[in-house]
Amino acid sequence: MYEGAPSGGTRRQKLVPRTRKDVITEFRRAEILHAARAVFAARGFERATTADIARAAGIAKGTLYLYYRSKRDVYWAALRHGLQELRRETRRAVNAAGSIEEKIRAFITTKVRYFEDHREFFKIYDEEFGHAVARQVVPREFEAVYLDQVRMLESVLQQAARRKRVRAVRVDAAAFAVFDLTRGLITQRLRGWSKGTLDQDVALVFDLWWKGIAPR
Amino acid sequence: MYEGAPSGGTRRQKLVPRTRKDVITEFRRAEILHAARAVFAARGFERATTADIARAAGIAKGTLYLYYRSKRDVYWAALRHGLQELRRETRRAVNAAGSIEEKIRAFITTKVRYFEDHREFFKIYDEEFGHAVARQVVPREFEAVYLDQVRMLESVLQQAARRKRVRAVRVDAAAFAVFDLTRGLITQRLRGWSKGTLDQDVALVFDLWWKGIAPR
Amino acid sequence: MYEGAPSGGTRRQKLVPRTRKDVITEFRRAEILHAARAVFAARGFERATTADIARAAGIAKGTLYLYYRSKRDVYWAALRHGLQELRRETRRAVNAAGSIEEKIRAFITTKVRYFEDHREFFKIYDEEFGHAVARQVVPREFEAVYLDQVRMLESVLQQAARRKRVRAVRVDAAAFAVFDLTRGLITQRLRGWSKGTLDQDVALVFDLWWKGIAPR
Amino acid sequence: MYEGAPSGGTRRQKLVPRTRKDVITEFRRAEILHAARAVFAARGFERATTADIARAAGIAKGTLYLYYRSKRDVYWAALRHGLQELRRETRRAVNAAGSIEEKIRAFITTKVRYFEDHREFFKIYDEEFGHAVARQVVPREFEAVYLDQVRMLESVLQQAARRKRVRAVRVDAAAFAVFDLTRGLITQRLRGWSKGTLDQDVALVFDLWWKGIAPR
DNA sequence: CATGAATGAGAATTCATTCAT
DNA sequence: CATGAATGAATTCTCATTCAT
Repeated sequence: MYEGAPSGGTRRQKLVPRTRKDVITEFRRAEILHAARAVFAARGFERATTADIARAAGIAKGTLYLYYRSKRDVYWAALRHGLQELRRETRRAVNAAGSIEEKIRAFITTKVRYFEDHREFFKIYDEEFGHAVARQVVPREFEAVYLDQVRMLESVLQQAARRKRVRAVRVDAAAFAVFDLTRGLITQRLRGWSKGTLDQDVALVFDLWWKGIAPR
Repeated sequence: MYEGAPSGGTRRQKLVPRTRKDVITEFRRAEILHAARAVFAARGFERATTADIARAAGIAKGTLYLYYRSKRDVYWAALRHGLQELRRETRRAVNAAGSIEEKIRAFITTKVRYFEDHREFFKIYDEEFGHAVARQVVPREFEAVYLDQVRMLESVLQQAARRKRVRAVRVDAAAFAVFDLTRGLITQRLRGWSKGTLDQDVALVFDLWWKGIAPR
Repeated sequence: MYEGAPSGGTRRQKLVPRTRKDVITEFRRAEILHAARAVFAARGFERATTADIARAAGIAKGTLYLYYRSKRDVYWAALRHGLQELRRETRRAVNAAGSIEEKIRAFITTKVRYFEDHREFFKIYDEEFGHAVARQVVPREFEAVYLDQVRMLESVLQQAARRKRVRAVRVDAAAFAVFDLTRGLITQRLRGWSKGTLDQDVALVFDLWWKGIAPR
Repeated sequence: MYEGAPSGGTRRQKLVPRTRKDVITEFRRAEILHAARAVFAARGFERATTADIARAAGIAKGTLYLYYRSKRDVYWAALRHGLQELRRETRRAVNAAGSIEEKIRAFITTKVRYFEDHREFFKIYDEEFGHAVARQVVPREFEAVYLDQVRMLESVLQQAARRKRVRAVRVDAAAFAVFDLTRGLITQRLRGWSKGTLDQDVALVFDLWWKGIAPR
């Protein structure tokens, strides 16, 4: 494990103050991750070479192996890093929003924006999401992260249900729906299939989810 | 072009009856495609080796190249084959259905069922769908097939809109929503995240899309 | 041995009259040889494929092996065939010529003309000649054929020397000189380095050589 | 371009002193070239494998590709290297010689000696020379090198002609004659067809040629 | 710590040869 | 006899990983 969970890291920091070495190490790791993300996104895991990553990171190939045990390891780290960042931003936005509608809109908007800002990362994220289907190699850890997003939505909907703000519908299905519609929206936008603004597109998706398409 | 369009094939059959060789050739191609689909699904394009495919097909490595020009070629053929089959089945089901609601339900049900029956193919399908994002290598042909599904939905919705059976909502957005919700449902079911029956799950998704989650 | 020496063949013919089968067999062999010569010349031994040869000969690949044991065998046969034809023509021309000068001129002219008429064969002939240097694979048989040409010249020169028509020079050296100058001339002409007519070029070469060995 | 022109190399050396890496690189390249020359000579281009060359050079297969882009590249480099060395030595010897006779003798002697010292290289040289006939793949570069030798001889003969030291004969024909007789002599000697000493053989050839072009 | 030259285990593809039809 | 589909050994080239400097 190259990157401890943030909370764990924070606690250790107090007991064992970081040496200069640690700082450099962490810096290098971040640099490599940044480079790796771009390279993996551009070429996919298999076609990306360690030489590519090293060059992009401005280090020698051998150096890579001082910070990560293998190419796969770099990949997992890059994926994990992005997922955590995405989760953090999404959580913050959802928490900051007031009403249920705003929370859902915040969820969608944040995710779409994150991936528009980190186009390359979407490739990695989505490819792995796809692989994850019935693939045993993917650590449970990642499945958890995906599901975590759904849970976040579920808890929002749970509250809404209690307050009768939504129909009596299964919250898990509704949560998955937000998740899937968001994913679809990202794909459409990144592929250039949409000409609307971010807000317009989010509004369309949210509105449909919120009201359905049946006439009143 | 290894697989002629079905209609063309049928017509040609009358003029130039298939020789025995043709039958064998077609049989071999089908065998290889079947094996390839399983191998590509299990390992992904890059990690699948021609040796794997040949072994799975019960032939020698060299034989592969009598029927397909390259590994990539086998892959495209497998992808194309599945897409065409899927499209055919979907079209038939949608056309057979009567009301708008039933057509949409038929679309969702057919797709989910197809992929439950051809689990391995979903991996290939979904992976390529993911790659397609911002990847220029993917032949326009395949993008067209994906969009074709959306168009199919759009034309159904267009009719519905004219008959005031649905709200005044952008049909393209509504069509994409069906598409994305369906994709999500397939993922959930293949991953074992759902315990409901196919009909129950489809009903949930359709219901939400149809009515939205807001209380009346 | 697929092709008996011509003389041996002739004699056997009287004792064992050719069956229809034999005729067909010989015909096929000749066809194959003709095709092989073109293919080997165009692509070289290694890059020529048995498929190429079969296609050029208008037969199936497997049929090739009914007439020749291996690709190498076809090659040797093609080489042998050409060499024998060349030798026959050269001998005839040299014998038909009267004076020593005319005999030498006939030798040069015949060879140059033969290779201009059978451009492709020169490639095979010359390549093998080159390979022969210090290569043990080449059957002695072929070395003999090359040397045979020199012997032919030597015997002409021997006569000339006895009649004092040439300087007291080593006949083997003079013979080799004719041989090498001829080879060089063929190369120049086939490469398009010469713009003269065949007779002009032969005259130039012969003249130089003749003055070189003529008595004072 | 793997080998800079010698003069350019010398000049650059003063401005940018070679690093240790450069030295090692050059050393490796030379090692590989040496090994390649032997292997290509022994087996010909097609039958020589990269594994052969690597083994002969005492390196791993992959290492080959750190120094040359492809098998073909190694081949060209080996050919170019030998050609340049040969040309250099020939030029030097011809320039150092005084009279016309001596210059021609120097040309012949140097070439024959070079190939006796680098037997393996003759195979490569001669094979390529043979291929060049009517083959378009061979870079103009190599044809130029062959013709360059003829030009060298022509300019010597041009001077001789002006001084009436030779008959009024076409200098190009005379030059080609030297070239071809030399090539033939090398072949004879490498094949073991000659028992004379180098000087005796050269004398024989030169004598014949000289009397052939000498003025009356 | 950092480097990058060296390694060698594969991977895709070709093609001479065989053999069932 | 003729065929050509099938075979699988062999070939070139790539690239993750190691390790001496």
